[in-house]
Amino acid sequence: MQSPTGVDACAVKLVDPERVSAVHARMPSEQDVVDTADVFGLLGDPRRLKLLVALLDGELCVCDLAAVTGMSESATSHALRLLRAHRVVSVRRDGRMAYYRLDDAHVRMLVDLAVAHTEHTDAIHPERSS
Amino acid sequence: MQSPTGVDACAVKLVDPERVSAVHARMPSEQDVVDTADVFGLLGDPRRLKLLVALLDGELCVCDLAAVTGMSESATSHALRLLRAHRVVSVRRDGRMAYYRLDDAHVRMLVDLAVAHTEHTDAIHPERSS
DNA sequence: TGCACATCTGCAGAACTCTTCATATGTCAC
DNA sequence: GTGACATATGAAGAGTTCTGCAGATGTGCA
Repeated sequence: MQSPTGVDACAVKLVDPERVSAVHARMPSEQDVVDTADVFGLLGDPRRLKLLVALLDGELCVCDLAAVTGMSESATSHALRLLRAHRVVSVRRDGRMAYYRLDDAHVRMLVDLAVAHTEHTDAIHPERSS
Repeated sequence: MQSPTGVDACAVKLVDPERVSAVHARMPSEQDVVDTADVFGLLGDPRRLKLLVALLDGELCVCDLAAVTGMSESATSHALRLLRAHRVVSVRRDGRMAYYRLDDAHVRMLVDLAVAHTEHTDAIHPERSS
């Protein structure tokens, strides 16, 4: 037997306990982490991301969004519903048309940054991105 | 029969054809969208996000990362493997220890922004974020 | 050499997400 | 009112992802 407390070794003998508690203190609450991951998760689907990129310039109707992104109208509507549920986009109805707009400043910034980064990366590695 | 081309009506009669083609022209390539969504997808899991937040300040070993995030060491290792495969983190080995660091400037920026936004949101709505 | 340890990997069940089809709702034109 | 249309919704199947367990790898120490 080496150390009496050796059972849960790694939980007790941390390599750098000070850093661990400092980092732990800086860590956002569980709820905040989950909410943030949620937002990133919404951007983590190519089709939703395309929709959001399309909406960067202003509002578009479902029909046009489907055309721009190459998605079926049903798939477009489903995706928009999810985005709407998370308050990322908002709708304006005019007769039987529904015009969607990007309505979350933080998400807009993230999408903008991502597009800019893509273009920048392409400029450096034209044959391959990321 | 109404219109001879009425079959794929919505693909033909767009509401705002000019905007549609302008937005379509601005849209990044399919590959770029998929790559970008991939990165967001990595950030879309609370556990991976926690790991990345923990790594903002500098390198940590698997053991300490597990302690900070409250994950099992196995789960930590699995998550780090994914992040490693996408070049988001890199490893430095020292004997039997493995020290991970956040090695992607773009991801670092995204995580930084997200944490800052979380804190900002908390300041406005202390009882509820997002 | 042999044991302890930190980390890594393969696997399998559970859980979740996406996509499509079929149908529903509400609006407009006649 | 009727029919065409834009959008929304429900449900099911396919596919993917997550999680924990069990065992593998490689290092250090006696």
